[in-house]
Amino acid sequence: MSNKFRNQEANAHGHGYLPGLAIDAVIFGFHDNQLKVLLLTYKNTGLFALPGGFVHDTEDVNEAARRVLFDRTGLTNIFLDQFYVFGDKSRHDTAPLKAIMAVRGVTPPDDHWLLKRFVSVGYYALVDFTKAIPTPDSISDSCDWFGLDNLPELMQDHNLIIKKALETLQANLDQKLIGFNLLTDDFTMGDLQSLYETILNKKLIRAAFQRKILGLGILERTAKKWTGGAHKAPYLYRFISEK
Amino acid sequence: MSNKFRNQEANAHGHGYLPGLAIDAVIFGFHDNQLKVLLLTYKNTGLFALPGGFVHDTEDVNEAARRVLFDRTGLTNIFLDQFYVFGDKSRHDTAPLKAIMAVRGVTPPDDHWLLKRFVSVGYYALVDFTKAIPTPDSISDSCDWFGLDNLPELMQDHNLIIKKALETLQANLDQKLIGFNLLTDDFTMGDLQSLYETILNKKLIRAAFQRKILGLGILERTAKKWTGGAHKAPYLYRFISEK
DNA sequence: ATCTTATTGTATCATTTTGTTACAATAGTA
DNA sequence: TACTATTGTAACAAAATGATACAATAAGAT
Repeated sequence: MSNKFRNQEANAHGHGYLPGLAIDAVIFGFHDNQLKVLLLTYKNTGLFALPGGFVHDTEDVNEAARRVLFDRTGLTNIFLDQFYVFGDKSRHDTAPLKAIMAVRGVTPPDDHWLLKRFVSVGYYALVDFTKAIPTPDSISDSCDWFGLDNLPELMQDHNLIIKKALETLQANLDQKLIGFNLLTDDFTMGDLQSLYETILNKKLIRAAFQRKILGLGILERTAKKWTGGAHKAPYLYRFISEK
Repeated sequence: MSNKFRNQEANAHGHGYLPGLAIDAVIFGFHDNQLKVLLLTYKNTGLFALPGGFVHDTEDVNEAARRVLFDRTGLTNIFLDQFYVFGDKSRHDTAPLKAIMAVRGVTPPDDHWLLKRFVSVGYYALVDFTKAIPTPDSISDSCDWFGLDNLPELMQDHNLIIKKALETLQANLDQKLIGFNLLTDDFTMGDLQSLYETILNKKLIRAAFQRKILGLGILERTAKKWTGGAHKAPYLYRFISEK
């Protein structure tokens, strides 16, 4: 849990939500040749957390994840996938939540539903950095992008969740051809290669990379991009989903 | 939910369990050149279900899955992994559970905890068919192996769960080198190839398969196996986990 | 205009991996 | 002792990947 108690006034006892179940979303973006994730910050507590939420008893768990993603970015039709369930009992840590509530002048009873043990379903999303509009929820002060190698200490096991999300992304990058979701609609081959190199954290061979990607037959060439650089202008490519 | 209400007398209201959360385990075995899964059967109802259970509030979710696996097979130290969370609200179907209870002379109230909506964490396990001892739980009549292409209609979405588990197994087979877990300690190259062919559902080229597997350097040759066949005796191999 | 420079797109060849065929070794049976 | 089916592996072909090279070209410098 973290920012997930929107409507807590309307659900003082957690009614209307599936009990003990939370969603945590690792929302990846790519900017300045860096992978970034969306984090919420809580004023006066120095706490940072992943966007998350609870599951209404009228919605699917996957729907709840899409709702969280939409609420924090304004985006729909985004690549979003489960990657792990975090269910260790050692996750149960009421301190950060109490701190957040204390700053807001609330002292919850020890049996408050938000202080119970939660199992969290981890999701990761790949969004176009330029299209997302980071939006804090009702109890956080801001929602911002943080570089992956520049992360603050996060509450609970959220650093671990991000680590596992990244590992999943790395493992799935070639298999599922999902990288494009992190770029704008049109991109150069150089953009794509930088993205892959950043995610996989290793250099790729330019000629081989280009040959491989084009050989997949999933890109169409749209135009040339004049970068202003003193060199040949690269082509722009676009992902074509179906044939 | 399905067979997961052991100790229901001791937990008439589901106390001691994480609410609304279940485990479903797809336990794979390999025998007679066929992939098999363990299923529970419920007498006089014609119902079949995956082994499953609930999570004690004193244990990790992964621990609960290991416990389920141990209770149904007697095995520990088994390959076991999460693969998906089944959390659609459409899963909520009280009919089969009521039928099972009815046969046992119980008519639960509509607000019985077992009749509430459950979110289920899907696990898949790979076990040595010869070592597992299928064991029914307290409310099922038997626990048996069923061939994957010979499955009965299962309760709720359990057929879907198996389908998804198989897809995960197929996708991970080469990546994680987990196939050996389905064989006995010593096996021939032919055994291993049959296993791969069965899981992937396609023919593999014998010479290339053998070269590839041996090239991984993860097998040691132990002895020869006299099969009684009128031909050269194959070697036995064994998986070596660490170097 | 022409020269210079950096980057792109692609061709070419080398290397590695995988697909295919072939064949010697051999444990039974006839 | 010959025959047969299967195993282990070599040998070669084809495909994929790694590495290098080079023509094309957009802009700034001359």
